[in-house]
Amino acid sequence: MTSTETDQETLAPHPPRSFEALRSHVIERHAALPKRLAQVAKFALDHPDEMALNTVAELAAAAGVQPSAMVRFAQTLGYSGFSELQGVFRSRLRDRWPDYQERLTKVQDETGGSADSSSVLARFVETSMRSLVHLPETISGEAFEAAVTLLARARTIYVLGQRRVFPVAAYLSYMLGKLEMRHMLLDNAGSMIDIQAGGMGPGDVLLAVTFTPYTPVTVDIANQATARGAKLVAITDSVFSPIAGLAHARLEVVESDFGAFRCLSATITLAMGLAIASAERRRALPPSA
Amino acid sequence: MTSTETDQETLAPHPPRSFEALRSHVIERHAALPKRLAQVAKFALDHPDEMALNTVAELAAAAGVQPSAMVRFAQTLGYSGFSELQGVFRSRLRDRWPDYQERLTKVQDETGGSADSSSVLARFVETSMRSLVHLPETISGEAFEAAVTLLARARTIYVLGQRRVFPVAAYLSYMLGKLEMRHMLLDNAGSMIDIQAGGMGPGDVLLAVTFTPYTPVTVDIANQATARGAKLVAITDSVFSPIAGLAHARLEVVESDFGAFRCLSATITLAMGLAIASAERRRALPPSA
DNA sequence: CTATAAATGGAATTGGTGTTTCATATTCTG
DNA sequence: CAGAATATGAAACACCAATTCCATTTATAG
Repeated sequence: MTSTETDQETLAPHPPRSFEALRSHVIERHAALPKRLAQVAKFALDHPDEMALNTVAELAAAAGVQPSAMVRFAQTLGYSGFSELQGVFRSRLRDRWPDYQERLTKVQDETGGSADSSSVLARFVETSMRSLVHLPETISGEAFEAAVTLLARARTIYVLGQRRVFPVAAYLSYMLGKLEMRHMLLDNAGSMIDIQAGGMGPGDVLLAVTFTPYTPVTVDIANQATARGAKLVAITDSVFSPIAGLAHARLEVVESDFGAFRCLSATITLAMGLAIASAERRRALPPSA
Repeated sequence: MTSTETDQETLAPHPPRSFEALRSHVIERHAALPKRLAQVAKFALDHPDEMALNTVAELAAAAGVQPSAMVRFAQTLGYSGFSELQGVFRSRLRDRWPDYQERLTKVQDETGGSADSSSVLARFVETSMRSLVHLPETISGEAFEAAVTLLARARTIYVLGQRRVFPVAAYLSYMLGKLEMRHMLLDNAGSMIDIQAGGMGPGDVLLAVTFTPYTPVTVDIANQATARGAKLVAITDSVFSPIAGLAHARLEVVESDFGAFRCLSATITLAMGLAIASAERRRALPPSA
């Protein structure tokens, strides 16, 4: 018994002490690892911060494995146990600490000046965050509440967003599908949006997204929707938006511009919140025919 | 006896949640604190990293006090115990962009009270911001640079992202069009993605986005692209992504999850930065035939 | 100077953590 | 397809950390 243990331990005599060494070592051996251990390996490299700060139980739950699998993973790598492995992740956190400030000042310096590629990214992050910070301020609780109520009670939700905001509509469609809410994405494929929107009527809701310059087809369909007795939930950028007046619930998003381009982060986030809040609300409602 | 305890507890109903708030609160009360507690306070503010990572016993020894003094210090501040206090130091280490940590906790505070639908939104905002904060860390300057270079030199950029990340691909397509960069969106309309991707060859770049679970068709097309001599720029969520190995430039994004749903804010922001940086780079290049 | 309250040190306790074990499931191999 | 080897899940275990308790010391008020 003792001899076998000794044999096993000699398989990995040098567990990596630095995170970088650990990282490359794991990447190298990843393919040869058993399924569950590979799962742990992937999680560990994808979430190094969590690995440093959380407990085995929490990490195991997050990675979708048993606590014992975490320990086994550490031991396979040659560590005495999980704690020793975690030490590597913790020292990484200590070591990496100083360079955040460096980055921050670098960003600040280059904000005004010319565009080195990576600073472009940093400025976008900055812009996106500004939009997000202001999102809860611009969206009133009542408006959000009203929108959620309408969507939760809708028979079918028609999702509409063209050109610049089409990604938002596409994402809404994906989420509503996953949430098992009946909906239809009006993507205007084959210029058949009138056909796609043909079924709208009382009991339905049109969830329309539009920003300046307001795509005409979006405004048209919104008008048709209200004319046919469907409710309109509008995500737009101004009270003067051509569909603002028609809307039964209006959500105003102010996205910060970056040059000629407008970020979509806040809008996407709002869409996500809207979809999930509506699904939750619907679950709470009495099931209607 | 019981009454006195109750009185003491009501003294600090709101223990600070953010490190900055904690810091100023401690500085303010420092003079009024008993000797040993003041000693702990000084140590805590002087060694925030240690406070986040070490155990009570180790910290007490390092500070030259008893373990119980550490616990008392935390309780004096209004926390239930040392662990809760340590949580503040740990979150500081997690979100190591101090400026934004303030904003995050601000959102948290506003959320804390009500549990209505609008708090759902606030939680999404928080999740999105967390992703954004970490974006510049996970994207190395070299990787971004490499991706930009490839895209700037591409004859045609093929844009690919299915299902959950299709919105990202759609947005990339919109921006690349506005930036007058020749590209093709592989949206798989009519299940004709093989036809759409038929033209890929040397000189072209496939910009592929894929997250867990990796949509098979995305992996297929990525393989085809490299086989035909096109370059591959991958936006993915792990080094173990099935297309990570093939990629000539790999950008890893770690999006924070919110329940079963993954935010797209960071990915969208990265896409935006990538598109614009590439366009700028191309303008700086000598015009090739 | 005495009496009272607060603060402190050190040990006992409790809860939760990492670890180990073992039965079961799965994957190789002949 | 059978049998062996390996991998996995779930629970039991042992230990250590955080917390509490209480006796002792130190400060404060009368």
